[in-house]
Amino acid sequence: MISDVIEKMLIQMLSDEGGRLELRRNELAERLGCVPSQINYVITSRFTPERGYVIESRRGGGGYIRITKKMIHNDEYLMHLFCAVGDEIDPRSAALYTLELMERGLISEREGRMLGAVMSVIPDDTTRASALKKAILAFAG
Amino acid sequence: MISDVIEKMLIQMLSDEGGRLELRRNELAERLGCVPSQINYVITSRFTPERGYVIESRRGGGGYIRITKKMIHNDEYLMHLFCAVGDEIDPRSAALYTLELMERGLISEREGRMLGAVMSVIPDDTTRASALKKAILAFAG
DNA sequence: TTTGACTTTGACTTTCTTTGACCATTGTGG
DNA sequence: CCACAATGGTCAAAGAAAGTCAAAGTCAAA
Repeated sequence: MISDVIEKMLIQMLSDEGGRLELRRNELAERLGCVPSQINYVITSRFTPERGYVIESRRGGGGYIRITKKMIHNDEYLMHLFCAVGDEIDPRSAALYTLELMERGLISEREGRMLGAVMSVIPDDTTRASALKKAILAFAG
Repeated sequence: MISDVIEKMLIQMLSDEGGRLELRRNELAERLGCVPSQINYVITSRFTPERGYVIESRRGGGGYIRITKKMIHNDEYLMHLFCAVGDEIDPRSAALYTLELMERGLISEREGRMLGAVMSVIPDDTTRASALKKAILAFAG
């Protein structure tokens, strides 16, 4: 799947550049052999604010797309996460948050698996939100 | 019976791959000469959490079904506990089980706190039972 | 023979990806 | 200031999987 290739490439470039990357959409698309809008698709579906990415761009001559991996501190992230969960959360977002917690090293892989597994079983968004927030409190507090 | 054939084939593939298998539903169905949903039937009826299997999947282009066999049998007590949970469990018993897991050193205190917190939020005994069993599987991995 | 558990099938749904036509913004040369 | 070229953005349609569900089939036990 071309989207995965693009994602991996961007992540690689991003780490090479130390967390901030500027690219030309058309040129990259050309190089990868895909339509330019595919780049947008990858960015909107994978380099989301939820995962800590900030996207800026400019059109016209000398245009660019800039991807920045935001490095906010863990306790700050927890605060942010807690608010972001809110009163309801769908399974997909819950899974993404769990992944993010793992990637930040705030929970272990085991804990992530456990949390993810439990979330996936809870049938409604409200209970899932409560559960996730309780879990956050349990390891943060 | 085609379902048995599929089951045996999946088990074989799984052991070949060392406990983790990724497959394309449509391709496999084609190869076996059955409708794709038959694969789902086999998976839901035989590769259940009760038997230590975890199923993940993804739709769309590049989609897959992943089957992972958890080696819960390595641990006598986990196995016992897993069976003891059954289809329903009340909050009190769930808490006791969690405590027991901690005391036996099978999960950390943090993990115990998280699990306990999540359990306490789940409102019905059936969901709680699924959640606890899924969690145990996650720990067994 | 009826019943009920287990299987088989296929129509319909949901999710994720790819593509392309058309739109919006910016810089530049007249 | 204006026209135009060079970018990037949007959106909807088509494509590619997998999921769901209910109807129909099978078969053994009561």
